[in-house]
Amino acid sequence: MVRHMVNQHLDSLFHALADPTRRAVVSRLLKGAAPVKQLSEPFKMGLPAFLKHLTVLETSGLIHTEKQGRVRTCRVDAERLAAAESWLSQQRAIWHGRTDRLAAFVESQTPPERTG
Amino acid sequence: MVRHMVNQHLDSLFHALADPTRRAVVSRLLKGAAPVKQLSEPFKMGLPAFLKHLTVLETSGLIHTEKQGRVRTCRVDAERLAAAESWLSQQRAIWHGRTDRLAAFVESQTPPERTG
DNA sequence: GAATCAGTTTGCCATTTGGAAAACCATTCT
DNA sequence: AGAATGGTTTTCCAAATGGCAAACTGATTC
Repeated sequence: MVRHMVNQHLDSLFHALADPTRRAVVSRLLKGAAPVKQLSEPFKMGLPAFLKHLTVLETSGLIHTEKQGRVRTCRVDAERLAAAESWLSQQRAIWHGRTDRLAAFVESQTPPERTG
Repeated sequence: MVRHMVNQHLDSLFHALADPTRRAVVSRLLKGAAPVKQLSEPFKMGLPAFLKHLTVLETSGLIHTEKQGRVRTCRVDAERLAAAESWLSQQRAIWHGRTDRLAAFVESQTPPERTG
């Protein structure tokens, strides 16, 4: 199973990753949650522009944020990362001509996915 | 090795994958080379529009094409796919807090391929 | 050599993106 | 209260995307 279910998410997922700023943010968040301002510091763009990137990331589900007081904390959702990785793995498995071994690995890694 | 070298390619790579039409083309090409017209048939858009997608794919390095006579044959370059997968694996490895196990897997899966 | 076929080029258009600038809101500090 | 801080919204803009239609090139086929 899992074959090609939620291909729709992949659109926004890959789109979100198709930008150096956004990849950097993901990469950084993987090492721990952080507030918006702090995240934006490495980049020379303004907050508004940076916020757009965060919005794209959040829309894709790659990150989710939570605001308390005036600080919004961002954290990554590694399952989404795994979803993208999963698609790639499956594709490459096709190329390798053996869906068995790799697919087995992929599915073992595939998150239970709320679905039910 | 392979750590985080060509992050630049990742831009066009992920961008190319951020479109259902283009992912479908990649997926199809993984099962074998095909000419442009044939590739375009499953989609309801015109050739010109489809050509743009192919251009994006080719620019990203995900596919390369060759024309003989009036037919242009397209084939996928699975190494680029592996490059994207590699980045994701590395990132997820960071998240997992253990670069050892996953990295080992990734590298074991990296095709020896033409290389030398 | 005329018709056909595969692909290409050239406008054209609506929408989306990525960014700047400035004004604004809400919280926290003094 | 007033100032500073962190984030948000709004407006504006240039450039890129994704698609159409139509005209065009080059290779085959009749």
